[in-house]
Amino acid sequence: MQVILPDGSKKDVKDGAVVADVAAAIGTGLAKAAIAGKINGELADLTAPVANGDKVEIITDKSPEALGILRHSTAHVLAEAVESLWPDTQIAFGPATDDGFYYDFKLDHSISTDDFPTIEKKMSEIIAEDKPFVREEITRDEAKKIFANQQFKLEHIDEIPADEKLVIRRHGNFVDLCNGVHLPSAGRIKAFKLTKVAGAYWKGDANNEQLQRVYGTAFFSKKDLQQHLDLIKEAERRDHRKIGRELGIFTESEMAGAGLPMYLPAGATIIRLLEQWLRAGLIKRGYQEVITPHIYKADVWKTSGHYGYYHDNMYFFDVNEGTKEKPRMTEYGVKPMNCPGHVMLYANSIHSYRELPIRYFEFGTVYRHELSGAVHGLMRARGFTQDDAHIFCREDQVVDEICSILDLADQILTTFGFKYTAEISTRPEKSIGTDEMWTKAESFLKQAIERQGIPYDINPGDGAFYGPKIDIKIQDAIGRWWQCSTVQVDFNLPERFNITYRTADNKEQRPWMLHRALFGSIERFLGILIEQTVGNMPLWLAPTQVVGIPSADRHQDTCNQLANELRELGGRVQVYTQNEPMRVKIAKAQSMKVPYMLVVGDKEMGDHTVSVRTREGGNQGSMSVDDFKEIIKGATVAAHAI
RNA sequence: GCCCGUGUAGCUCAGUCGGUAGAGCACUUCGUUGGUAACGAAGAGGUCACCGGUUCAAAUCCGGUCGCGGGCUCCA
Repeated sequence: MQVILPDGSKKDVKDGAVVADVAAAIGTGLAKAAIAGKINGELADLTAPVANGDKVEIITDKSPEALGILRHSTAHVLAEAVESLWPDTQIAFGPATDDGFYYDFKLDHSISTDDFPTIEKKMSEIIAEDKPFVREEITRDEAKKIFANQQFKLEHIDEIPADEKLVIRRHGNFVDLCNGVHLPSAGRIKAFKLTKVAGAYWKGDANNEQLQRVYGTAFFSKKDLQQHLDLIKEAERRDHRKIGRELGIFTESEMAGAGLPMYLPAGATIIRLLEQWLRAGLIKRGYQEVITPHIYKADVWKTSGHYGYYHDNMYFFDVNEGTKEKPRMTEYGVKPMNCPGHVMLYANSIHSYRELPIRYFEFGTVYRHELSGAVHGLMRARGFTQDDAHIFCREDQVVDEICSILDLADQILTTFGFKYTAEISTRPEKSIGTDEMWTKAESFLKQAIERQGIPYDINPGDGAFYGPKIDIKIQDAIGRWWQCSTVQVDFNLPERFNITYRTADNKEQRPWMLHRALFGSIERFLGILIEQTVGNMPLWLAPTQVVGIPSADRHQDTCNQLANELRELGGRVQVYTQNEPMRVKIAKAQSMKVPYMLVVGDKEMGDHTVSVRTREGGNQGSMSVDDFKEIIKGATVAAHAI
């Protein structure tokens, strides 16, 4: 019989051949390198049979799918080791992840990193035996016998549809219910390492029991593993919490409370610059700035629905509005979002269809009582500022509005060099509104994102309870994705606050309400920006743009005067007057990631020049003061250019 | 909130078998007046997160609380 290779050519193989035979027929080198295959596009073991006319591709350790197969196989070895060390172990699931694998267990012994050497040793022994991973199809009854002591596997068996085959995977004495593709044998695992242990809920549901999850990673060579470990080290160097401390951007105080970062001058400067930059761009695009209170009476939150739905995530407090003798307590809540305020502003007057769209924006600081385990530096804080906007418009305007939001988001993210992913989140189970509204809104989001040519995924059931949304995510230094820009349709608040506009035939009509943020949270955006730039802010955003370095004390006056002239042009300048050698001052300015260092000495005083040193390029030689002023003027212009 | 880890000077970290606290950077003072990435000397700085227990004796061992880190869940 014949199979078809990826290049379209045909290859003769004997009847009853398996994937490994196809590899051997192509060449002995490939037969050795092969770890799995693809039959008609589906991943398959080397032992999987092929049929006449099948398209067959051979997977080697260079193939993009290879690491996943390796890591999933290593997860099996991990489970085998844990089960042999602690025989009471109940095994759950053990998939490959983006950069490794994990396996979830339930056992009496509490696994800690101290156990890793023991487990790793056992795994090495198993790998050294180089036993094959054997695939078997079995019946339901057989499966229930084999996994009689494995509660999670039994539960899983009952969830597999009756018409689906049950597949087990044997490796020595270890057996797992698993239909994945594996290495031919464990000896192919050349480098692995257990990395961390964590708690994880069975099936990802916090109501279920918590299992012990062991994470690890694996590679085809020790060199690749080392490279991976070096990358993690590099990422730690970029951690925004570390750089934030070193550059005086923000600090956190145990006394103040978790998740409440405080901004030092450098951080406040960057945040205000980002706001000012975006504000200019929004006004240019027809947005109007508004300001709403940080706290409201609880009635607002009862009307909006937050009082019922999100009570535990909000900060509420009582105030005595009577006297000591005759107290009259009123409950207030700190805003976790700006929407109700903007809706109330809209409701302040009667609107005509001619006015729409109305675009209100606010740099609104909100407070959310996030779970203690969720807070993370600037990325997930309990107090943060959204670059929030709400757009009230007619149905025929919705798609255009979403398009211009996506366009602006793209401009912002590419200005800073971020790569992003987009996803549309659709109707969740617990939600309000009619099917018709949801279908229409979801289709508007799709039309807009497709018109903008932005690739996207669908995230089914992950929308907000009040409407579908587009989320745009960017990555931090260690590869975690964070939501930044978002466009959401809101069916809830227009109803609850009963807002309307007057149509051409003078009827009351409910406007569409879009909620949108571009940075998302300014602080989170700053955090990711720090990790991406390693603290080297572009000139227009650098908290200190220029450090003046008097060569000796007698040059201080000239240096201060120069600094003042640059400040007149909007420059942010410091003069280092401390009693230290010049090279020390340069080292300090350099470590503070200041873009320009200007040395002023006898020569410069004489001919009205500065000796310029850049953060990236070192000593640039001398430049006239007027020429340098142009650089600062340029940065001041850039700070408004979006 | 849950699981594992962790907490020593402002920062980065030593501290052995339980024997009474250390370094570098930063800070202060004095000296030095410099030419492109780290001067010299002196000084100051700690309730070893907090509370309790074991012990003649606790930074060290045990229990609890809080904070922090990484996951999980959550992220309107």
